[in-house]
Amino acid sequence: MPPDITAKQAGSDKDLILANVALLYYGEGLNQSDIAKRMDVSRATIVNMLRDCRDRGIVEIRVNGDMLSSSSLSRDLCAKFGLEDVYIARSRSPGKGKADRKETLEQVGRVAGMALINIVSAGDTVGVAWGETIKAMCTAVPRQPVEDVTVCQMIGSMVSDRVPASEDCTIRIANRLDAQCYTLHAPASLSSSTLAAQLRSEPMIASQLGRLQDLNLAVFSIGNTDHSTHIVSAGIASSAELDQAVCSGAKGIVCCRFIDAEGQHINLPSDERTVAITVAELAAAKKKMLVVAGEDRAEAVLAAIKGGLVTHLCVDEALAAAIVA
Amino acid sequence: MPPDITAKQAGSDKDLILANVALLYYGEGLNQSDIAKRMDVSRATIVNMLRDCRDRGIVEIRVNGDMLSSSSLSRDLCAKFGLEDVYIARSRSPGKGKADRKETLEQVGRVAGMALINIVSAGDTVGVAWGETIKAMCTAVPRQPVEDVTVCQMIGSMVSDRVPASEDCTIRIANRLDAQCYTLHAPASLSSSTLAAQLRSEPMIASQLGRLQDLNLAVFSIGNTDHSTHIVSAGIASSAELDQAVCSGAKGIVCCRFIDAEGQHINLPSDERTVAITVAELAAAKKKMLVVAGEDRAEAVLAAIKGGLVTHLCVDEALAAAIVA
DNA sequence: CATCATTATTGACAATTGTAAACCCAAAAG
DNA sequence: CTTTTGGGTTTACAATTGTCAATAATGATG
Repeated sequence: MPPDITAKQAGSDKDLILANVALLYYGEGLNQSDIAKRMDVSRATIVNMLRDCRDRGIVEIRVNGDMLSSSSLSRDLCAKFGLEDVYIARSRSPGKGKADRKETLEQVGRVAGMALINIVSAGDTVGVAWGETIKAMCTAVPRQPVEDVTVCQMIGSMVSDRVPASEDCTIRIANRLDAQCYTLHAPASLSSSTLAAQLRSEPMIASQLGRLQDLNLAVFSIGNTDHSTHIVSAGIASSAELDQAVCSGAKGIVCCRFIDAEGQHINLPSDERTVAITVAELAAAKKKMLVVAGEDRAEAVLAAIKGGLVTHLCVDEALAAAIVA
Repeated sequence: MPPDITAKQAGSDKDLILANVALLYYGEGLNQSDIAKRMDVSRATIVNMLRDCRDRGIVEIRVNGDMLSSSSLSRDLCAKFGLEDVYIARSRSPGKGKADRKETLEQVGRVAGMALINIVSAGDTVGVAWGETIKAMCTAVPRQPVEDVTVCQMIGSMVSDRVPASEDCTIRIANRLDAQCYTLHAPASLSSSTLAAQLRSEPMIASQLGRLQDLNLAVFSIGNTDHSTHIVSAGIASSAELDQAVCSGAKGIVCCRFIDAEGQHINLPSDERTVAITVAELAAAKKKMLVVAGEDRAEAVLAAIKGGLVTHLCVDEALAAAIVA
């Protein structure tokens, strides 16, 4: 046979076999041995084919996200705070075992990943924050193209040992949705407010920031003011500023900005040195998806809700319970 | 706790757990034992939960139908006959083993089921024939709602030992697509042409037949004139009429009507006694999906293609090979 | 409050599936 | 012509998953 003619299509001919095997296995429910007998190969080959099918997207396994927001607990939260949807992660039988933070975080991330594709719709401009929670989420967003979506980074970049490259979250999410991607080519926090102001008015940065004024969906997390190490070490605020913020009633940190118990922005010197979406802009987004893990953030989440910064919520079960109480 | 409040939502609370388990298993790739440990239940319970997830549609496993129409063989067929897409079923290593007809039929059915949801688009009016091939297909159509679809039965009903209730195919397909469903409340074949004519002009039947004049998609199979038993026993044509048709050059039977080698309708007395879409109406449909299994139908399929009755084709590999040759 | 019916859970076992090292074979390189 | 390399396949074994009958929990009913 002439290899030049079939060469280009050789991969596709294999795909035909793969897809047919997938249909027999997943569609018909035959077992691998029977398929192997039919196809006259060893069962191991079928195993390999099926793995290929999954790897190459010929079969796709997806979880229906709706079920994550239809429990009575989530409805209680919706009703109590006027939220549109509350997605709840439950990775461990409550009470049993130590609720490992990493474990909880990952499960909230997975739930948020599912939730995201439920919430985003065609034509949306989506703002994405970063942080360990958002990071956990973005690895779990299923690959599902959505028409005409734009994804923007809401907070400037930053190197941190706890969180990998900040743009990474934005890029990953954009990839999964087949969306246009705009990263923010600036540090989140600068050493001088003058420099930050100059940077913000640089055409390139300015246009990126401009997009954040009209978001259809903002995806972000919230930190509380207790575990100060992260905030200070990341250079978002100095230790003194943090103290000052707490004295002024700061209950949470959203996109590098402090908010009080009512969810109102607390203006601090550090705001001037920051390149990120403002609280007002965040509040202006049509849909606001807050993703948080850990009971200890209940106060911060409540503050954000009161301030009208949340329409959709993704939390673990313990945090959800803490918020209703 | 008050059971009346939570009663309505009890099912949903279980769903939350199911979805979270599904996420851990299918999303994260944890094994059942680890999940069982986390949730503090036995592994068997996790097995049951995962089965529930699949049964209740919380997880969905789908095969990408595109791969079934991207082989070199299918492209050859497209190019040679100007078809839009050719989906190929390959259930058995070619040459090896007896190509069990039942097996082939089922695989073609599965492939056609996948193909259908690829081909149907929002707003379509879909005509569905019936027969053993279409029957095999309709059980394999994945559940996937499509906006604003109407499904119509193209051939009147009939009792047959080989094929279950004729409406069944139409109804099933409509269900899987969440579509409006119109069955044809008349026998496919009547004893007198007068009665058939009267029936066709009954308002209720007439409106059903009217819908068949403007189909966006027709899904049907084709029989050859060899295996006469089926045609005669089903009362579509008498033995004498069949002989007459074959003498006139009939090469295939489509929706109870005979066509010649060029795909042209052969008018016979039996046509007058039939309640079904006409060949002309079939030809007028925008998309025409022919589903056939078995090498021996190559001639019939070729006839249908020549007559412009086919835009999309679903066949087994052996038949595909026979057609190109 | 006991009883029956129904449903969910479990442990023990059987079946299926995944893995890894060995093997084959063809094409590219020495 | 031999060696090497890389893909794909296989065999034998290990791990995971599915099943089923027994048991517990639930909850409706007399």
